[in-house]
Amino acid sequence: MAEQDKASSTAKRAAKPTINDVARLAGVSKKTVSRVINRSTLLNSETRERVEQVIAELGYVPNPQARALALRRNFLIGLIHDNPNAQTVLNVQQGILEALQGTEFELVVRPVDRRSPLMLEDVRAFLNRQRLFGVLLLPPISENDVLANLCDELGCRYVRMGSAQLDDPEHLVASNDREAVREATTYLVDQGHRLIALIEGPRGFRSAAERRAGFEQAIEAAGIELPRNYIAEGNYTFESGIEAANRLLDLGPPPTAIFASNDEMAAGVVHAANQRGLSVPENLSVIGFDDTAIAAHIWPPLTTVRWPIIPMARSAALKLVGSPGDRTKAAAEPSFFLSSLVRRASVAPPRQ
Amino acid sequence: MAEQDKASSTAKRAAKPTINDVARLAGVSKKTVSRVINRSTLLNSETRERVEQVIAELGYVPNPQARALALRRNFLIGLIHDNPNAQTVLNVQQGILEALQGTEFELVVRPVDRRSPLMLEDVRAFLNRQRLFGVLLLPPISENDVLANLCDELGCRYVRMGSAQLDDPEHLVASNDREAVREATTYLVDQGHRLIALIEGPRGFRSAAERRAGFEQAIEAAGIELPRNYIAEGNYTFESGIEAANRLLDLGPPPTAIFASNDEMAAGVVHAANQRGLSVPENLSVIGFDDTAIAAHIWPPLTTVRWPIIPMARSAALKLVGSPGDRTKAAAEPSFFLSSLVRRASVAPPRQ
DNA sequence: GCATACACTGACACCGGTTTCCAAGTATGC
DNA sequence: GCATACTTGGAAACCGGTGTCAGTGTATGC
Repeated sequence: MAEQDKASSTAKRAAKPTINDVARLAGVSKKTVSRVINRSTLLNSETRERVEQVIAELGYVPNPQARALALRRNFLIGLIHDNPNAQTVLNVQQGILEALQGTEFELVVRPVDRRSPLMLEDVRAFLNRQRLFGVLLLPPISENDVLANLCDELGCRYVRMGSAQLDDPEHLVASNDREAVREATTYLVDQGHRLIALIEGPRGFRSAAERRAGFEQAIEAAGIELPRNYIAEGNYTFESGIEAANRLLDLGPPPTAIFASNDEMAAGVVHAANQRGLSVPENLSVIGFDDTAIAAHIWPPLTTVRWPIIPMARSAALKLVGSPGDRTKAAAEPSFFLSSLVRRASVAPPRQ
Repeated sequence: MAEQDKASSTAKRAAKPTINDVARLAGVSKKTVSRVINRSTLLNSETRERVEQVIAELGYVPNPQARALALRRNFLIGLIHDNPNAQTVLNVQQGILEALQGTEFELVVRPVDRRSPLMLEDVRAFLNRQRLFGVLLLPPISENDVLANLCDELGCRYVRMGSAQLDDPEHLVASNDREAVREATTYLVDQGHRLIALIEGPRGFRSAAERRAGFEQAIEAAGIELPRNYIAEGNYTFESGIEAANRLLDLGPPPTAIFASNDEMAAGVVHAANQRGLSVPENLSVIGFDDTAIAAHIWPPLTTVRWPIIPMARSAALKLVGSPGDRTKAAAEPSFFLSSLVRRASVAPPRQ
């Protein structure tokens, strides 16, 4: 790094060495340099060393745009999501970036609006414009089969994250939501609760259905009769958690425990309870799902199901780009993750 | 290079029309098509119409990789950040994407670790590899002058978001943190508080210094003597808010109101108060800063300073890429935003 | 009527890589 | 010793756009 003065920035850019510079200084052809970069085996080790030395001296970095053009694919991974939870999205981004660390891939984010009629056209334009290497689909939009088919149709690799048998293993990273919710609900039963309500996610989503199924299995296994109106619907937002909780707590008899299908809604339940002068967990036990930051940050700290979203995202990204140096290893990436109960302070035996 | 992709997907990609196809069908040269795409004025309107029609028929979309190569710059905006707050980061992403809507630009995210000694080298490698159109720097890392200089040195445009006179207007989008904090603190004084403590951000950050200055100005203006130990340091995380609150509440006399320099820490204060059996706002008033989702979602809802981060991010992105069609308008983008107090339920007059 | 200016268009080189194809050099088989 | 196979390296085409510059056709000036 020689002195870098305030020369015009164009000059600095122009000074960037290209493959031609490397070839000239090493006394070989472009193609030979290209072989070195791409680790071709058809190369004399002596030649390789010489080229590598020149590359190091010049600080040469291949131009990704040129490679992208020649290879007919770029090195961008898209993250398409409509998840309302900021912490979840950021965790996913973190997991993906961990997997992409040290590779030439970059992460491009693309939030979408599930309810917009233009959503599919937006994504189509996006995929058509940028010829992404591949995309990652985050729940809940990952459950949209039309979207997945669109990716396929446009020749774009994809991996979906989800909670059920959404797709082939090649295209899916999943977790055992049903079992985890069953475990959490059973925990409430074991604490002595009989009046247990559920706030589920929006109808029509498999993740919501999976969690509901786990809940119902646990209730049934305990021999408890579940009133129809003990199942309320939310949309994974804090506000919907408040509303659902108010509906449930207005019932007679009101539940002594509520399982909410994510932490945001669980936080809403705690909020609604506080507003009514009910204390958690003395008057009402609450369990959430996800174990995002909010779970530990509200009072009382929330008992919740830890959804291993970061490892899942990492795995999904690896599935997309393959392990460095070995494309085939990608398929061997684990695609099933276990969620587990985290016991904090929002559950207690019911008052009697 | 084992087996090739499925023929189908290759065929689909290959079927994509190029500028040559358009030129041939329209009976003009590549260059003319290029002129149509780039809205050159030196064009017969008849020719333009014919070309546009062919483009529409073919569904032609220019290949960004090829353009990036020819123009020597790509259409990627980088977001470099180390902000610990997920909601803030996501809001920023949203604001940027709003500004990029309808353009050919995409957003690439790049979280960094401020404390890592490799941080600067990481960023250098990132900028050298991808030749980004420009980058956006989010606080607190946006206050790092070395980083900004690095961007400049590598010929990469940048805009910093921050709270003070960090840089030239061309490179800065700022907010009036000092005045907003003064207003919030004055509100506490007006409620009758005299024992008011501050939890500030990490020393060495201008944003932290600005907020502290606003706090001290208000205290002084009220003629209150501020004990040295009424200023505690946090690092913007929830946990540091708990710790700082505990230190403050152990003092004699303990404060009756605490201003925390962000919502996360304010939530930590509420958390710590609850743990001690203190009720907010009856026993302790709390004000936060940012107005992220957590502020409305904890109990009681937090009185806080709304930091207009989404418009700020939008403005920063526009400053970087320029308004569509008019590059000069970019400089005219407002670069100063007003924060304002949002009154919720975490403040009450002190008990006496 | 002719020179000049101007508007529009196309041929061609170029961005920085990869790929194809071929030639030269070397090792091996008979 | 010669034919053949295998290694290694280079020339040129190509990916899909943009910049330069020259050429054509029309309007204007005198």
